[in-house]
Amino acid sequence: MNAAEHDHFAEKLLAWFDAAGRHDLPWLHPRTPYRVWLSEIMLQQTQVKTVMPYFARFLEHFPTLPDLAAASTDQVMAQWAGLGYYARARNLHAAARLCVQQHGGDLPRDFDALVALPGIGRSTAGAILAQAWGDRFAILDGNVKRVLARYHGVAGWPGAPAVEKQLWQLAAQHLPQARMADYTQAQMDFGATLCTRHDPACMLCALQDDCVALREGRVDELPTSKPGKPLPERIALMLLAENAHGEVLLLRRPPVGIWASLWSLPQADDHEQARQWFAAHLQGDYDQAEALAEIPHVFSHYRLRMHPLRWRALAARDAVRDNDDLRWVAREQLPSLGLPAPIRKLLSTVIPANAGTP
DNA sequence: AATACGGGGAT
DNA sequence: ATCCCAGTATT
Repeated sequence: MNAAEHDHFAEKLLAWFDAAGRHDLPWLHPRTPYRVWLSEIMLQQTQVKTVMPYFARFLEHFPTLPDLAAASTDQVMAQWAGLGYYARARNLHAAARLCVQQHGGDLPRDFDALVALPGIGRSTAGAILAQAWGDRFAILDGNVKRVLARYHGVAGWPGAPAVEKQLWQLAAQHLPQARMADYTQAQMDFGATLCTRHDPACMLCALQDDCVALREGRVDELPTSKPGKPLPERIALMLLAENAHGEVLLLRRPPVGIWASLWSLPQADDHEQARQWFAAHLQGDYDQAEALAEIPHVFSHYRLRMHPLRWRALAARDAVRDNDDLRWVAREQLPSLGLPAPIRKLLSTVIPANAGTP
């Protein structure tokens, strides 16, 4: 494809969008840089339906970029809790503060300056510039990868660098001269609602005449799926200590690794490690622990088998007081903390809503 | 180039 | 049970 005037990809896609696209998505009204940015971050590896309530709630708490910058980490994490990929929230918060320090409280209208902000890569930077300002930048998210792999008949897993490079090139080649904001939204909407992974609506497709995969009967095998591998398994002992008031001892996880900086239960790899932690922080008999039923949880990269150990009416050692990283928390306070979903599940299983208080 | 990072939905 | 999703950062 060397002559832009013979490439009807963008114009057909825009025509489809005008007629059948979703025009009621919340980040479209109004389509401001801050709202576009927030939506793009929340939508990374996360479906529209999941994002919707978080997007609305987040904006109620932090209506503007400077509001977000001024908030505390705990306030931000509380609004993100449950969405997953928590580095996104920490990066979003850090980036907001950088924007206040370096860009007058606004997102910069500059590709390199955007990519320099934490949490914004090539695709998100392009998405922000195109949707907020109409600037001419390509995006390459999962939807665009799928659409282009089919349209051009590109084989190979799109996560492979060579394939991804080719897809970026194709994405750049289709860029229209106008309506970049709508075009960018249209590509993602098209992939999410029509050119779906399973059962795409090829009969209704605006691009069916030029789609290589459809012509060659390869729609169901493109894009090539990721080579699979068995999930490794890990076991964790979850220490559930309750004091005489029925409060639960929570600790703040380290700033790096899984569930970084979120509140969770003390955790150990084995009983020796658990006993050691218990002795250092609590008074009582470790062996009085009640072993509760295993709670399995599957992450994208490993399977976690949580084994809760419960003690009641415990006291902390005198040297251990409430501090920034270790707290007794009443059950009513749990929802306001940024607890990871599996921990919430564990707690709700172990501590029914009607137990503990008269 | 490979891995870490969550949670929810679809098949 | 397995795969996938409006990706980015780290190693």
